[in-house]
Amino acid sequence: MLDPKLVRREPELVAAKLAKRGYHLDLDKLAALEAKRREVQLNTEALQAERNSSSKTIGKAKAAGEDIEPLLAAVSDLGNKLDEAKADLDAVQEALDLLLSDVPNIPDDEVPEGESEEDNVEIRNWGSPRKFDFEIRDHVDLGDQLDQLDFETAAKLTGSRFAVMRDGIARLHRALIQFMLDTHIEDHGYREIHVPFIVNAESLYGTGQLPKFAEDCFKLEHDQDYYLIPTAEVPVTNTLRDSIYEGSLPLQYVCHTPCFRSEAGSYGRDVRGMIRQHQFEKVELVQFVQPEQSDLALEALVGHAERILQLLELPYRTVILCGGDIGFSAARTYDIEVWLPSQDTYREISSCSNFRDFQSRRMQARFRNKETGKSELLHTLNGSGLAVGRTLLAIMENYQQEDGSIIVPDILRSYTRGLTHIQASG
RNA sequence: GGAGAGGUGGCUGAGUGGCCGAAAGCACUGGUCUUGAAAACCAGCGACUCGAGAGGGUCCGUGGGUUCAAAUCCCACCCUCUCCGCCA
Repeated sequence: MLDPKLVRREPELVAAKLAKRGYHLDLDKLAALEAKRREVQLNTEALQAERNSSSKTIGKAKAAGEDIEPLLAAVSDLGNKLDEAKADLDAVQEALDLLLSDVPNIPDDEVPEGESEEDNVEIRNWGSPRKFDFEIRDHVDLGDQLDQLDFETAAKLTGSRFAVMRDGIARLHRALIQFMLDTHIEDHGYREIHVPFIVNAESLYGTGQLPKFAEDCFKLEHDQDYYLIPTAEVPVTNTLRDSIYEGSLPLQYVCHTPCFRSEAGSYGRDVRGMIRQHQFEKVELVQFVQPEQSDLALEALVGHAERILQLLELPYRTVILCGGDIGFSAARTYDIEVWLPSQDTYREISSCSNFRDFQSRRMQARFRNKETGKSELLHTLNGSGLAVGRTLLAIMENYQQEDGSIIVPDILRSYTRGLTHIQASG
């Protein structure tokens, strides 16, 4: 959520900045609601002040043994007036909240103009795509030939967009998770955290998935509003919801979880293979930092994610998302895209964002400023470090051999206990 | 699942209708003292919000209700702890 004070004081400026992401802020509606809110709120609070003071008077009179009947008569209709005023205020407040909770974050000035992912700007690339002297297979064919990646069985068990893995591929998948966690913990200073894979509606509101993007999440049938997490970002970021954090900053967490996404609205996109699944695993990086630190923190975080690809020797490029492609809660996002030989292009494998105080304000996540002694909103950041399923298929495709086997990247061999070569199941 | 106890400020914890936004302690901040620190003593110190300010309002797990007035009484729900049962 944006700072309501900022929206109130500089609506034109806010609207202009939001226009970069193609969002139209309805200034007339906002101004009308704001004027109404002010009027109704002043009225309500005046009535409340009146009630408070007359109640106090009655209390004193009663204590002094005086007759309070005339006093009671004088306030007889105050209650009704107050109820009406409160109802008005609630209605205006609700409309205002609804409008405001629908407004996305303000993009940084450095975010490039643009409407779609085509307008994202490459800021660096690393490694060069391997030259193949045989016909390249994609991970689906490779997995099929190895008999270790099985979409048909998954479709029987559940439906489309699920996968079953066996033997070497399953092991490689598991090795990747351990490798990523260890690297971020030992080399990059993150704390490991393990969290529930089911969250409530408040948590989804805090990170910005609700109320606007409910259809992207799997909702459980349960007496409470429970959802499967679409990313570890939700539970991990919400660990500081409704609190004033008194520890030292930055606070950096690395978390491995499965992620569940309904992928509503992406019918027909990436239907082949495990690029876009309803369930996938991810190692997520989450940081809580002081406001003035968040720019540097994002650069560092992207570097942590990139380092995984460097250690795996997978070519990638990093792009900054343009205004039209940036997510709802983010002020700035870098995507890391890994080279996929079968598609002859780079595909997203990580998305790293600075949310500034947008999520913190929704969550009321604060820290104590040691200099002023006051509580202030934190800045939150997160990024994939990395999406495990996509990393797995990138390895399969980039490390494939002419006979269809897969070489295990050096760095993973301690995690596969020396397994160097994934070959067809016997 | 059964039976009890409880949810109050950053933390511990008192408060069972009005003088309570809330005692006390810890923590924190400033001061005195000290070469410096500690200790001791003195003072300050909840969050959010409206307002240029004076000042106003809201908040004692959540949501309803009773009342002129609710942390306090009533109802529902959520959560935590203890004991019993069951269970990976």
